[in-house]
Amino acid sequence: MPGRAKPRPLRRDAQRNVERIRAAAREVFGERGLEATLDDVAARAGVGVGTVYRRYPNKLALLEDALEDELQRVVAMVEAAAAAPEAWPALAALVERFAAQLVRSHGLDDLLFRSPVAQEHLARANERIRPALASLVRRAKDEGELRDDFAAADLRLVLGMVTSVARDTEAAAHEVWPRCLALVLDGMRQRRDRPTPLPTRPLSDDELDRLGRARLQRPRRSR
Amino acid sequence: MPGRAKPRPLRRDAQRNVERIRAAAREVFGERGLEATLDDVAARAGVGVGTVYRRYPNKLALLEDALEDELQRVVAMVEAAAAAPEAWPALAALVERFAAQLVRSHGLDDLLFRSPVAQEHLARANERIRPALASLVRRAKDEGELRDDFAAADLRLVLGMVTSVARDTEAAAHEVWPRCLALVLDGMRQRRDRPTPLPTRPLSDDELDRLGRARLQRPRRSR
DNA sequence: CGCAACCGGAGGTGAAACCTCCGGTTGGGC
DNA sequence: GCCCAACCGGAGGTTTCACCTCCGGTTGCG
Repeated sequence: MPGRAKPRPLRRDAQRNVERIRAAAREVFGERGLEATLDDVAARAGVGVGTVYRRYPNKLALLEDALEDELQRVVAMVEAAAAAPEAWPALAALVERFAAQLVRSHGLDDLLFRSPVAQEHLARANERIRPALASLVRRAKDEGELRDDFAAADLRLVLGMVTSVARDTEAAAHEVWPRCLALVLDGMRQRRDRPTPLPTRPLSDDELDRLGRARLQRPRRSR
Repeated sequence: MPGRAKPRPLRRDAQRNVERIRAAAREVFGERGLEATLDDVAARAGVGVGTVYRRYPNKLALLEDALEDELQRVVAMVEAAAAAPEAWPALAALVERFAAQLVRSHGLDDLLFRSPVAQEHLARANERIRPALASLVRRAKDEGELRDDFAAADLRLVLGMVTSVARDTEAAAHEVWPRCLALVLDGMRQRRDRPTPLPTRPLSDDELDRLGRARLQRPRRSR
């Protein structure tokens, strides 16, 4: 495509403001997630709302841009875990660190799990995350540490459970979520005494994909 | 107090409407929880909004009135479990049924866990629920089935985790929450092989009380 | 038959989020 | 140093939505 718009460099003040906005976005979205307003971001950045809207067509565009690094770090984290020699400890640590990251950054949580549209590089991140998790799960089972009936798709639900507890409790009591996570991780471990099988089937990949989207559309008035 | 307002009986049409409203409220609040509108309830009842507001000063009053039976049934359920001969199976079944009830009735979930004010009879329900759960937990540990470091307050978090999964998944995939619950219940069981202790302390009663309230007040704009 | 009690639902009120617009400011090429 | 395109700020338009009020019309019942 020859007719691409030439990316003339920004004026120095404009450049400075873009950076302030990105930094502010990281903070504000981290604290409040998608619920934060571009007005909030502008205020935090010490900049007018108009300035924000001049650079980003809407909230989601800014969210994506501001959290791209975080997203990449998460992907790297997952792939690193998949490369570990012992799968189970790596998986357990991964879930803990993943959850910690989502708790720290509500924006990332929303981007990954509640984002209304399927962004391109989000899909690409998923393409790297899914197989890594699948192999980790596979290997952890082979080690005899992870229960046989656990499915990789369940990890999404585990993260959902833990972050929900974190959100529910963060105002009243910090740091109880690791306790809940520990409970769940213990439930994930294969037990040699008195095993009880999981009921029902796990989520299909298809259902997994629809989770975020379904969550966002308004449950509007029923006749 | 002598000057009490005499409760003159309602006109027949009024009485009929009150009943329709309560029935509609049970339905609508069950489906959508506190997020439902009194306008919704009125529409479902086939009645004008004004009629609803004439009987109930606000949404919460109607919610309380409509869900009183459900609340009592839950209390009874808890007390029945506490009276069971074997504590652990009773506890596990109780958590499952409690969760199922909360999933079925989002309104009850909101009333119990997200209600902005501490209603009188809600507090009274808690007075009956807490000791029953405490004794059940105590006994399940004595049986050697429940892990020693589990706290009664953790049950609140377990329910929170499970209902959050249920809410997240209900649009895309029904009935995965029992799977998650099973995972958690398995984590709650004492293990004789390779036990791992829970990190951090459990919630204090005080923090437990503050959970619902904290959740509701708006995280309004920062500076 | 008369009137107090009741009804419906249009619309007032307020809060909030998102984004636009334009008068004023400023960086940087010449 | 001058000038103007690029940029800035932020007041306010627009929309949406929930909550609740109000009043002209209807109805049960003594």
